[in-house]
Amino acid sequence: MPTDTKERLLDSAELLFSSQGIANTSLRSLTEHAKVNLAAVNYHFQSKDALVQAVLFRRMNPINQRRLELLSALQNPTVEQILDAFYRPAVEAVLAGPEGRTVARLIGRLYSEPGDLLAGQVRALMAEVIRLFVESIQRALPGVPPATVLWRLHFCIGILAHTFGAMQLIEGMARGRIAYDDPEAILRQMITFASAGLRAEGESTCAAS
Amino acid sequence: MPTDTKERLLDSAELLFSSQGIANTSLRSLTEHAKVNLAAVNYHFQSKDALVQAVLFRRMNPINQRRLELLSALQNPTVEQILDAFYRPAVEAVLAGPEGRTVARLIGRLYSEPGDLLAGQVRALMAEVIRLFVESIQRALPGVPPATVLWRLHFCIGILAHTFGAMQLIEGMARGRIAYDDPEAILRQMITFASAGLRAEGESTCAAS
DNA sequence: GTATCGTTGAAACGAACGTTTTATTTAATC
DNA sequence: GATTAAATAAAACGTTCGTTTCAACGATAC
Repeated sequence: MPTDTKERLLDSAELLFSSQGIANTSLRSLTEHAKVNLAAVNYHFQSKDALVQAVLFRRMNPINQRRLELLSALQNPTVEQILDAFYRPAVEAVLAGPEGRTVARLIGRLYSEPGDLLAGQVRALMAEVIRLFVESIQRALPGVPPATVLWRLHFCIGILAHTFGAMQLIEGMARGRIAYDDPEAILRQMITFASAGLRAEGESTCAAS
Repeated sequence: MPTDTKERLLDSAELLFSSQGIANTSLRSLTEHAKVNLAAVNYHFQSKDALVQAVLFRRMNPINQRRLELLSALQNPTVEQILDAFYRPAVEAVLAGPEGRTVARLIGRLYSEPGDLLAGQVRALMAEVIRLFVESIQRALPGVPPATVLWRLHFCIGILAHTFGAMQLIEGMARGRIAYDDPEAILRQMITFASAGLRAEGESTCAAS
């Protein structure tokens, strides 16, 4: 239970944005949920948009920083190791606390949010990370054409985003047959699938224009 | 150029919803774009929510119907054939016309939309399709545990959703190195990657609770 | 020609939105 | 204890939203 207003706003915003969407969450319901005065949003942050940005950056920045740390610690890594460096910070951050699932949908939806002012900054925040991971994968798989590497990292990101964004979908399919609270099991499933996809043969012809 | 009001509304709604998001698109800007009176939305459809549902179903129903057709036409199919039956209707519908890319983001975001009234119906619409494809994949890969099959179909859906939802992301990465207007090339990339992931070994232990 | 039904046009409704303003409270400094 | 600055509270701002109302229009059937 956070004690100060700013944190309470961030926590409530995270919860409500991810469960109802950003545009569907009013500052009135948000401040009511946070037990905070309505004007607090525009006092501590300048606007609702700035609050949205703060909510996202609070979670994404540590994840991306950790990704780069893990990646740079590897020497001649396998694709499994590269994927672990990419997936693990997100999976662990999301499933760490009880609020994790809340963060998950938020992150998962980041990649496909409409062309808001927000999207631009999120993409800029991801661009550097993606660039470095593309290079690393290309080095690990010199036989795969560059364009195909791009496609396949794109797919890897989709796996992560969809795993976070549509948890309830797979849970509905599984009906208890899947353990969603074990980060290692989820990581193993994702890395096993994605590494096999990255290594796949048969698309050696570059589909460049 | 559609001539009647109802179609003009559906087309404009499809365009604006996918580019700006549903909540961020007002009926005023929508009817202005469609060159239609404001009251037309509540006359032809009952509400904005019903319009949203109509927009989605107009695209999703033919795709899902075609998926089931293609799947049922296969006998003892390979995973490549199953994935083709799942991916092809969506890819071809999305890239068919000039408005295809517009539809893409809309479909891509369906899977991770917040818990609206909309999401429930979309999920119900997808549930039957998913169930049949799970069965088919399980039959093609008897060695893979059922829980793992669920995870991996989940990943396959994520690949599709993210390919549609975040096209501009990969295009920004690729800078012209990728041909996004060739359905067959996209299908090949997706199927090559996903089929290798589906067949992957190493996750034989079921992560059931 | 007149009545009828489906459709469109223009205006208005009440509600909810993000934001701003003005007071009041709280806490630290001298 | 008075002074100052930061934080909270309460109220109002103007705007925009989805929806409704009611009048006008156009075609078809009598």
